[in-house]
Amino acid sequence: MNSDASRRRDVTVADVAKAAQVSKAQAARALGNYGAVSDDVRERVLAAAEELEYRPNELARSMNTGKSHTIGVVVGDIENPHFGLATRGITDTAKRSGFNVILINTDEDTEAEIDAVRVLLDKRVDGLIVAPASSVETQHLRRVHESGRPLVLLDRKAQGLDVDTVAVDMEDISHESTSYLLKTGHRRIAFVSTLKTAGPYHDGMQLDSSQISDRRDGMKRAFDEAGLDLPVDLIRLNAGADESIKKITRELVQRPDPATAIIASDGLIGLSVVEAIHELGLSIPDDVSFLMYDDFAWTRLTTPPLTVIAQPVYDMGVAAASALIRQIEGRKAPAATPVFTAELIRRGSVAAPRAVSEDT
Amino acid sequence: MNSDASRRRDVTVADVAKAAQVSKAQAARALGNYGAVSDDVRERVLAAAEELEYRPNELARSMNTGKSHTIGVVVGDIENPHFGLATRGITDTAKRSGFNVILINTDEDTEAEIDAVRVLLDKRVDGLIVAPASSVETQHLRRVHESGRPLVLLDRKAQGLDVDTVAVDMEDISHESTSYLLKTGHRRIAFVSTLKTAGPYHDGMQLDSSQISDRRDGMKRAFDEAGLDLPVDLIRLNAGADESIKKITRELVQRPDPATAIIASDGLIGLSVVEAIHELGLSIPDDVSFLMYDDFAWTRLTTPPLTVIAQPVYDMGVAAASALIRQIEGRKAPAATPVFTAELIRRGSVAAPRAVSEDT
DNA sequence: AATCGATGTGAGTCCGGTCTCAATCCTAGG
DNA sequence: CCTAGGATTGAGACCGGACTCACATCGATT
Repeated sequence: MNSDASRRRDVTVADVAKAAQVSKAQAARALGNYGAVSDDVRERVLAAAEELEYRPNELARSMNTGKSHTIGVVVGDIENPHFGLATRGITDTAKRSGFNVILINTDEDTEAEIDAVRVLLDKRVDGLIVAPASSVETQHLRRVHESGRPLVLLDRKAQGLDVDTVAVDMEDISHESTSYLLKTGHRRIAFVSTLKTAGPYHDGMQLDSSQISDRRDGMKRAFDEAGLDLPVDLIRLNAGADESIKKITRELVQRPDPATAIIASDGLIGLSVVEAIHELGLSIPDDVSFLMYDDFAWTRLTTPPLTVIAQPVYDMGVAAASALIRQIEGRKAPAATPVFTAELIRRGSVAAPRAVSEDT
Repeated sequence: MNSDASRRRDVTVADVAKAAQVSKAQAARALGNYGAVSDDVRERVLAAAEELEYRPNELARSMNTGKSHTIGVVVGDIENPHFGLATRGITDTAKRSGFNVILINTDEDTEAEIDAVRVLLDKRVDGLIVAPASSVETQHLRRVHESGRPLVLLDRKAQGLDVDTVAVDMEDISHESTSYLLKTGHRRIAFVSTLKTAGPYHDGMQLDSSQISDRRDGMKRAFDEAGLDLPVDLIRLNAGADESIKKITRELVQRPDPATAIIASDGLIGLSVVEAIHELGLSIPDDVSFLMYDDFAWTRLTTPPLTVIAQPVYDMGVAAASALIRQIEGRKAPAATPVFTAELIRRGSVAAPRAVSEDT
């Protein structure tokens, strides 16, 4: 049985050294490929190692090199393909440079994030990539940065934290998209996000997520330029999950002064919004126009195909990992993290509102 | 600047001990919450630790406890929502038991998988969850098992490896689905998979993936029961990625004796197949019926909604993690990993073929 | 007052590597 | 034949905790 095997201690350099009849130091040198070792010794050691199936204990190695060749990645939800793809970009890049990835999910909860960061630090990861749940509560991230541990932010900025941040300019694309909707004739434009806030949205409200905040600003600028007021009553935060989002959607399109266009803050939300609209027997874009962030492949398959805001998610993951590894390896050249821009892809889910609403 | 801070050595028990004016051993006991420590000492140590912002080095801790509280997860592709969701189930469960997850992607490549397993073992993870790329090349997994490291397989079985395996009975659901298509009138049923093989499919071919192999067997059984031959020429492996899948799809529906129904082996493949059909101007299910594995949310939004085979992916992730942790914690009770079953969800993408094909 | 078991406590070892340092070998130059 | 300088080599320290062991301390027993 393997009960013996399972009990068997791991083979160590000392074991190899003994088998090869050399000192532990020599064996370590031959194995670690450093220092001076005669051909004779090297051969004997390598042969012994092979024979004993020696495998170095990376933990021990990390302990005195101080490098774990591991990076920590903290995201809100890997289940969301947005993060799935970004994570893919990160792991691919990490692997290429010999790094591994410890992944932690926070469910977009700051407490969980603080915990995640602590755990990762305790495990002595070489660096961290974090998609911060909040752009305001960032003391834990600041602490990481101040302790000198390499840190890169993904997707969202953190207030007053000057670290490499890989994100697209949301204000800009939001402005562009909103302008597009306005030009198409929409005035009652809704925005649905799962961002958790203390209460319902009100004018000029401070939003904890830079991403959402920037999108709001972009919308507002577009409305301002058109000489119109941003319809505050159609900005819906705290959207929650599936059923909750559907409820909000129904309310938005069935209220007295209904939304004629809905912007979903991400692909998961978009899914529920579209489904709710279908369930009401309404048609996109005849009854309601729809636009969402994240260009998932399936958005091309719906009827009509959805107009979306595409972000180079995979590339952003790659960039985040590259920037982090650059920091870890101490190459000073900041190599300016590339600027990423989102793109409005007009497919079929936006059209002029049924009857151009007369001014209120 | 923080160049000072970054250079600063981490605070260790020794530092705390000195600050608290006690021996290192006492400090360690107070901090680690073990052994006997007087209230007085405990207080001083804890205060000093707080003051110095002491954080235990988990690496060092792991070194002599032998436990890293980390499990390794090896999947084919996290970008695939199937694995994304399973991973979510794993990480959620792991976190609940105090374990972290190191994630490695293999791109369904056995070489990469072997490497991944080795790396994880070197890092001394407490256990492994692997979705094996091949059910045949499994020496590396066998080695893991024989070395006594806890191991759980996900999604696919491994030939001759008797370890906990969390998977659904593919033969059965494949049989059910195929029977359904046959009953609906289809005879020319195609199956598209990305499984890599040496050459094109031929009768009785040995397939490296238990998952695909079982599906083939289920199809075959359904055909057998109907007294028909499995249309070997419509079994397409090595489907590759997007464009390649589309090409195969076009060939399948445009060939002289075309497929009247297509089964996609997973959601990613399904996406490309459906898009290719759309691009040809053909309609589902009027021109071609379609059925796919994986019940992604978006399948409800297409026109028509897609008929799919739903697998309890999240729960399977949870079960895999639970089983692994059970092994790690040495609780002997095998607690029989629950049996998972897939479910055929009939939506709108399957209908009778346009003209029931006369027997050949 | 002498004894005993239950804490408290500090010195030191160990985990499995890396790395410093002094000692030993060798070989070419003088 | 002798010696300087580089190549080898082994002993042992060290990384940062966990844990063993021997040595106090102290109130409770008798």
